[in-house]
Amino acid sequence: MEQHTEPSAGESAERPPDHVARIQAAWRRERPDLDVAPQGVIGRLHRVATLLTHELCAVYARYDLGEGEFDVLAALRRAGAPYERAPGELAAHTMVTTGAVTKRIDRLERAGLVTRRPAAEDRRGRVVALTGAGRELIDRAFTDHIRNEHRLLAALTPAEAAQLETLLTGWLARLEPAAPPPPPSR
Amino acid sequence: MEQHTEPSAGESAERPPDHVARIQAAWRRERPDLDVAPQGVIGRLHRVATLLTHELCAVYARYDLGEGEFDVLAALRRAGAPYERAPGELAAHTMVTTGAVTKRIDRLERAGLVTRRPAAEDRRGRVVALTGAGRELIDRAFTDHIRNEHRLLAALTPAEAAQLETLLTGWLARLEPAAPPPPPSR
DNA sequence: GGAACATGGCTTCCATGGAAGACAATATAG
DNA sequence: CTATATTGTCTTCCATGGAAGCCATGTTCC
Repeated sequence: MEQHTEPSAGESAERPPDHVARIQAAWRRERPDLDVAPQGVIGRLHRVATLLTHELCAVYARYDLGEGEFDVLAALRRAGAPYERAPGELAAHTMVTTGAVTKRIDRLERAGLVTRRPAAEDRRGRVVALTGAGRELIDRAFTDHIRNEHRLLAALTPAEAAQLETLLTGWLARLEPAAPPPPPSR
Repeated sequence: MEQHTEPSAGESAERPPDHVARIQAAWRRERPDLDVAPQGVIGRLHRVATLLTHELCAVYARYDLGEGEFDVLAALRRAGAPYERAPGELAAHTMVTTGAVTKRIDRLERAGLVTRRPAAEDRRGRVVALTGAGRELIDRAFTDHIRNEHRLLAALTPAEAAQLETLLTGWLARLEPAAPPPPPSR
C-alpha cells in the first residue's frame, strides 16, 4: 500500500448521510437504549447486495434468463464436458431446494436449453444436460456477466476490493459453521 | 495501519477453499479466457447477505413476523410518536413497491398490529398507524433483533467491522447513483 | 427373500413481491 | 371553470421459490 491516498475514507471528507445512516439516526432518537451500530455494516451489506443483484439480473435478462435459470446453466457449464449433472447435484450447487430445481429445469427444457433423460445406473435418477443452444447461450451470457461484475467492482480500487474480499471470506468462514444448511440462494 | 496485509491479524493460515473458491476454480478450468476474480467479492457478499438474512428472519419468526412485516413495523416505530405514516412513505422507506406495502399492511392489520384510516387533508391518502399491540411487539422484536445483529457481527473484530463498514459505505455511495431506480418508486 | 427405511425427483399448495392498470382525488393549464 | 395530467392506493395477475408429501427405486438387515 503506498502513498495510500486515504483509502476511500478520506476521499473528500463529508459525504451526506446515506439511507442507512438516516435510519440509524432515527433509531438513536427513538431507542437511545439500543446500540444500533451493527446496522451500519449489516444494513449496507444488504443494500449493496440488493443493488448488485439488480444489476446482475439486468444482464441475465438480455439472454431471457432469470437468476435461477442462469445459475443452473452456469452450474452445468462449469461441470465441464459433457455438461451434465443430476438434479440433486444442481440443487446442491445452486443452493436451492430440489423442488425449485425441478421448476427451473422445466423452464430451461421448454426453452430448449437443457434436456432431461433417465440416469443410466440408478433408475430413480435423471440426467440434465446442456444442449448445443444452451452451451452457446451460457457461454455468451457468462462472458457478459463477468464483464458486468468487473464494471461493478470498478467502483473500488484493487486494494479496496482485496480488503473487502479478505474481510468477507473471513466473516463467511466464521458464519457458515453456525448456520450450515439453511436454504440460501446461490 | 499495519504491519501489513495478513488478513485479520494473522489469525491462522490455511483455510480450506470455500464454496466460492471452488466455483472460481471450476471456471478457471473451463473458461481460462475470463478473469473471474470479481466473483471472489460479489459471490461472497451475496453468500454473507443470504446467511445474515436467514439468521435475522429466525428472530422475526419468534414474533410471528416475516421480514416484510418487520420492516413496516420498524419504519412506523422509528417515525416517532404517534407512529403513523402514509403507505407511500412506507414504500419509500422500506424500498418495495406500493403494491407490496398494501399487502404487508393487509397482513399487519389482520393481526391487529396496525390500523388504516383515511388521511385528513388528502382524501386519496390513508394513514397507517401502529396499534398499542403493534408498538409493544415491535419494541420487543427490535430489541431482540439488535441483540441478534450484535451476535452476528461478533464474528468480526471491532477493527474489521469498522473497515468493512467504511468499504461498504464507499461502494454503496458510488453504486447508488449509477442504479437509482431498482425496485422502489421514490 | 422380504420388510423397513432411505433417496431422488417431482407435484401440490402456499407465501411473497413485482408489473401494470383501475379508480378516486388533486393539481395544473388554458 | 373545465379538461387534462398526475398522484396515492389498491387490485389483479404472474413469477419465483419453499415445505411437505408422493412415488418409484435402492439399500440394509434379519
